[in-house]
Amino acid sequence: MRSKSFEGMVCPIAGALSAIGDRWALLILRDLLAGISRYDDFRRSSGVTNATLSDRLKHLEGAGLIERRRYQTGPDRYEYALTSKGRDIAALMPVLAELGDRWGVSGAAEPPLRFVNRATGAAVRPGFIDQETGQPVSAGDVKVMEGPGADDVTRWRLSHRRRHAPEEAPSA
Amino acid sequence: MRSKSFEGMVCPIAGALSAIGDRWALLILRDLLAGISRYDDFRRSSGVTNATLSDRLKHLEGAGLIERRRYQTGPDRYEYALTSKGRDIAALMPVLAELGDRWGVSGAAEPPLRFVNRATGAAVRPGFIDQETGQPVSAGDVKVMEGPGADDVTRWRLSHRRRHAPEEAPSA
DNA sequence: TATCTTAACTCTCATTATCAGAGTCAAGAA
DNA sequence: TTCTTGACTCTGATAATGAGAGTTAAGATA
Repeated sequence: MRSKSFEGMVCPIAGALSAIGDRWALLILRDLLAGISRYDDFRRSSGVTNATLSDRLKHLEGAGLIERRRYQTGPDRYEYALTSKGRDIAALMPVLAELGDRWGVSGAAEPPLRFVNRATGAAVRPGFIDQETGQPVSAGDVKVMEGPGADDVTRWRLSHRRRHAPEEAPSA
Repeated sequence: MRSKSFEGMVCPIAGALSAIGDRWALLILRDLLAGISRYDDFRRSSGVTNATLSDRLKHLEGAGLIERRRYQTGPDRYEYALTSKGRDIAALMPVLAELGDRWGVSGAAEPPLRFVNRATGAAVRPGFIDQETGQPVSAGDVKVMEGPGADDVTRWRLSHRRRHAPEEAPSA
């Protein structure tokens, strides 16, 4: 419905993007993680328009990432909360934030956000963890491969690795 | 230009989303990371339409995430490659992929993609690393706080923490 | 009693973006 | 001479977006 298919694609990345919706939805999720829960506060926070906000909230609810609940009757008033499924996107925010800071597009000279260890207050950064050693792995040492659920398109996509790139270092 | 402002927001997340563009752009970046570099291959990979693909490639080039280069003259033919800046989004893919798998929206019963340690072949997962201890931190122990570059809106946003949520466990 | 405010929306209308598909262009192959 | 490849641009119909006005119900204010 919203823009083109994305339906029928065998790809967890496309699937996740589809469930999320679009950039406005991501800002709404950011706001929810920051503690915002009410319609007008979402508006104030991001400047999203009524039509878009209303639509995205419904989409996120339909995707099971948020739920709408009444917090007052007569005038009924509703607020929104992340479901446990929705809380999963917390993993995405530090990564996006780090990209924004690195690329110098955060709108400020220094990082507007800090992610810390709740227990110690130490800075925390997104990274990768080796599931066998439990130790961090540097980003450069992470490789994508087809998984058990890969289909032909996925395999075709991944088969482009060194095909048209004789100038790339042919390591590993 | 594309949709509304996002300009002037002090938020690294909004900034990163703005630089990336939209979901189609993310699929293009995914494809580039998979090794795809040519126009028609992007089309085949995601089914994106000409107008959209053409526009997104220009946007990504304008954002400095990819570069267009001629690989043949007379008929001039071009291909696209990630810049070093563009390669940063590699950090995002495993996170999105994990969300897609977890949410059951990958389009397959099992994960279509696997991220592994290039050296050992061991599975690798996105996570968080404590910058003081160098050790992994569980997602639940990560907290967002305002950083040195926070503005009033950012502080206001983060101030909603426990305001309208007496039912949430008031821990930490 | 009459207005005002809050909160969560819906409606309208003008502007943009997107989809699907056809067309372009140059060179080498059939 | 026609066909194919590859990287696009153009077109016309449909859908999404942005800006802003309107709605609704209750309690506060005057």
